[in-house]
Amino acid sequence: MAITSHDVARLAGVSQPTVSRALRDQWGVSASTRRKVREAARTLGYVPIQAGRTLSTQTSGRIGIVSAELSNPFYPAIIEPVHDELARLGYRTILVTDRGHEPVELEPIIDGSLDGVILTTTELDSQLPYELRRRGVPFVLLNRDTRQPEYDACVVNNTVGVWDLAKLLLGLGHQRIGAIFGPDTASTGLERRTGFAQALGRLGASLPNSLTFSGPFSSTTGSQGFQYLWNAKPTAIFCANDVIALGAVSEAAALGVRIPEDVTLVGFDNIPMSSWNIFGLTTVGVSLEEMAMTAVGLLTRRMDDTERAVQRVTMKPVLTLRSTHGRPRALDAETH
Amino acid sequence: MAITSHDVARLAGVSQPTVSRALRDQWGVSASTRRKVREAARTLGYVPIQAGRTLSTQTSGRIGIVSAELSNPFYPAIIEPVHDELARLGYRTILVTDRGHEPVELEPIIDGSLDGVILTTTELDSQLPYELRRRGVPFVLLNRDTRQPEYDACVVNNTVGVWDLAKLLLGLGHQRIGAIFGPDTASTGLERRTGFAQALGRLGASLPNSLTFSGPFSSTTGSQGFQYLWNAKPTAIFCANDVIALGAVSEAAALGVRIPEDVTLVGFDNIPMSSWNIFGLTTVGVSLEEMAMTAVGLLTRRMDDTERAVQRVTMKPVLTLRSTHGRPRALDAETH
DNA sequence: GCTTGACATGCATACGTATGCAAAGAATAG
DNA sequence: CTATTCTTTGCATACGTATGCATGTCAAGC
Repeated sequence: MAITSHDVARLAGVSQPTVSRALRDQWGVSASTRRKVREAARTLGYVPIQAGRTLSTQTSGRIGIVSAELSNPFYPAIIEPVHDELARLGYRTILVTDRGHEPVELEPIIDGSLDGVILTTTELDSQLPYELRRRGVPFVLLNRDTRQPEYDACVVNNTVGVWDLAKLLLGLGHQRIGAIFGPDTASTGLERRTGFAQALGRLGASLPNSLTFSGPFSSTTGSQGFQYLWNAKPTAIFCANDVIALGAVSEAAALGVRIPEDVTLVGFDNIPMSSWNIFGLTTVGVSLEEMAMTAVGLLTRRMDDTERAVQRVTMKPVLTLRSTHGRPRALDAETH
Repeated sequence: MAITSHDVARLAGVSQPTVSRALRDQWGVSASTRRKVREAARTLGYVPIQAGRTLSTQTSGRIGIVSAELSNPFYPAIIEPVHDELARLGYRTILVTDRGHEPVELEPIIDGSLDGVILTTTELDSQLPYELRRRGVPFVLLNRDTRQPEYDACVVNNTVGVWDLAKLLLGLGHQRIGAIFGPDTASTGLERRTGFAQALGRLGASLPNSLTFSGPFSSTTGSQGFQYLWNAKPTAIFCANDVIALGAVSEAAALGVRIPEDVTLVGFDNIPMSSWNIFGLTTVGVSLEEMAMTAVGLLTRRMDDTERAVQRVTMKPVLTLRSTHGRPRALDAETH
């Protein structure tokens, strides 16, 4: 059905291998032959069949990115720059969805149709990295880490990030601080929880259990968490990521709670949506573009040399002050 | 490097074809042989190389979905149910990005690596459908249509949708109605623009040019459009899709304009984010799940029979009343 | 016991591209 | 004019899986 290199060869009056060489710009083909082949290929609208290429070269030019559901805005936000950077390098991006409640389907990753994989949903104890290494599939961890630092990875320094936020909140005069945490099964969840609690402690404050709530990294968690915590009347709430924070902001709006007048809310990640002016979320994070580029760089280097030493990059997040933070109401009244 | 069916054959003491047949559950393989092969495959961790399969069967089990940037929330919203439905049928989804300002890259679509394609970004005069038909690649139009109804498609009845919205706005007593339209190069943009203007006309109202704004289907358009229109003080604004409407709501919040007290805003599509309670957007639309299932159904039928008659489905949108609509302020005051 | 048939398995090959190697042809040097 | 080198091209084959066809085996029927 489809046009093959044999068809082009016949039309150009050359052999099939010559077609392959001519179109792939290899030396060893005369200018006139190349012109003939080019012309024939153009006439027929020839496009090389990818499967043939993959089988022959053992390389597909496809990179997989394992992400969670797209309805979680964090994932589109990280997939997009990864996709762009891969495209710049001539790779195509294949989406592999991780539903969370069941392990990622392994087959489409290790069936030879991917040259490499970027993992963005890794849980601390996930077997996937181990499995991929065992099978010789190059991969890199993006944003989330495993328990042991034994794989290529590009992650955020969560400890520094939550420290900055803790300092910000305390500096504004907040005493009664609540927190909506993510799952302890992910490095981001665990590190941000323990890091934030420790930071408060070191800075002379505390985080009572009654002022914490936990759930998956979803806007629903933010919404439920805000409902739950609001009864305990904190003056500020730390959210373990922006998606949770956006859910909390949204719930606050529904309850008629004003931000930042009635409560301060901060997030983590600095996803693009947080800058929408209806949210204006004060948050901390790294450039997702830079993170994507770094991760892609690590991956391509791993693909070039599977034996090279593990390389890990930890990016330092920076604080972005927008409009969801303010002084606690009591203090505010004092100064007037 | 990777394990092949030959390795499995050697270990199981059978021939390679027998491995293929045994693992593919074909008749003509004895129970004992099948058991041996299964065992050997499990031991070696054998996964069939996709390229070999594709080359041999001329089918990849991959479906492409052409969408715009994921930063536009409409696309994650439609990709997700399409992906789920395809997964249910055993297909994997490949994302193909349409950047809008340049034509979609054709090669990865027609290089034999896709069994079919779902187009969600088709412009009225796009050459892509023509090209795909010419090359025999099965496809279906989703949401957006071409100028002539010559391809399989699942679209929304935009005329009915905007009529319902026009009726709603006029019913609430709005007289001074503005609109933020999408691009005329897309069926959704054109139909919603002309449809809305006509509906107002038939219902005895009008839409002055000074109260309209146009731009791409992005939240930025909503934001800019709201800024622009707000000077002319409309009491209600129709937005050509939800993404625009969310941008407008967001901008209104930034300007301190209250919704629906100061202005009514309505959208079109009913994407999941519109139901976030910070937005609570009143809008009209079809179930994206249903739309996705319908489109996938059309596509698979086309793949089964490339000769079958063109089939087109038009879905009737329904109104979802949330909290961004209300009576105009003047009237509201009267009744008090 | 021989024939017939059903079933299980292997052989050969196709799918389309890329590449090592050999052969043929052209160009250069002596 | 011949010998040598370099360039261009084709032949053969590999990549891994799936399947038509032929062969082999075994059991049942007469």
